[in-house]
Amino acid sequence: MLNPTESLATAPMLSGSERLWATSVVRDLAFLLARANALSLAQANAAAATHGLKVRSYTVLAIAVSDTRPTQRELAEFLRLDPSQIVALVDELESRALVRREPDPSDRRANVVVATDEGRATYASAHATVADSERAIFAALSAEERTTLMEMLRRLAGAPDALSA
Amino acid sequence: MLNPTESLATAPMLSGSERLWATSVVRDLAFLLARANALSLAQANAAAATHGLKVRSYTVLAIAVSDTRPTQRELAEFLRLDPSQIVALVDELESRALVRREPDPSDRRANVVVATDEGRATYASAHATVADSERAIFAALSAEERTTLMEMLRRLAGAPDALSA
DNA sequence: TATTGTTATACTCTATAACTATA
DNA sequence: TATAGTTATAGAGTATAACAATA
Repeated sequence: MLNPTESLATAPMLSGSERLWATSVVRDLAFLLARANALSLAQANAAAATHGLKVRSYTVLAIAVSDTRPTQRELAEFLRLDPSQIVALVDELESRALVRREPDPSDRRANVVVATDEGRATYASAHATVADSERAIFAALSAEERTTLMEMLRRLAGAPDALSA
Repeated sequence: MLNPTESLATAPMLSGSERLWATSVVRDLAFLLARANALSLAQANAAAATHGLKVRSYTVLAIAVSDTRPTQRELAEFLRLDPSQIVALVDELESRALVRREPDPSDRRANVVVATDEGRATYASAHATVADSERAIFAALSAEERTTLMEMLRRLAGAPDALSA
């Protein structure tokens, strides 16, 4: 009845379960990563929902807006989703006229996903909302710490070596 | 057909999707957090599966082993799961005689979850496997960086202030 | 009247296989 | 023969509501 998506900031300082922080799991990086991610994800989903999006569709839209003209296969590989899930995501965005499928000139089997003008507009406002809501969560860290965290996560996430600011 | 759980280390340096790292999403802390977590989770699940566990059940078992004698309600609160999900997790662990439900003396409505001897043994070997597999993932960071990361994640995960080593 | 554990149910997400059209 | 996109389906995970026993 109170689930991950709900009442995060509103929680009144969780009663008796707080003592479980004395447990060994909380010294486990994977556990903390999962927990931090759950909080961040819930926040991001709530923010994206304001614009009729979920993090998944928001992310696909963000990539479409970037003008990298990814094929669905590339999206699947990059987001580590099955190609069939990309179909559903692109279907949904396309039905709302936020993206278009264009035939890849160099391979007639492949579709390239591009944002429409409306998609760009939606992304712009969604991005503002999402970024804003994340600031609230990552405010637990200083600007310098956030930079350090990003650099570490990039390595854990398997990003290629170039740093990018 | 290639999904998160599969072929992580085995992946042959992902072909054309690598260029999508030039996209703006990869400068998004939440995105990187989600991606790092997906990798870590897949690894941990694979390791736990060796002992017939998933991260969820492994975590519950870890807490049971800690002798903090949590009620199911406390587990639900701490793990941010619905109480009904805890029922299923404890049912499964109890059917395998890894944990026991004991009546809480101070509240006859509540059950307290405790590990059996077999549960302790299973946890010990599962913990070794899981910790080992995680070392592989977090090897991308130095020991010092791992400490820094843990401290940051603890704050993001909403841990109480005391540091704990 | 509120809370703990439980059951039931609907819904979303994830995983897998098979088909088509191109290469 | 292999690959891109698609469809279908089954299973796991998540969300919600209601009930019995106890507070």
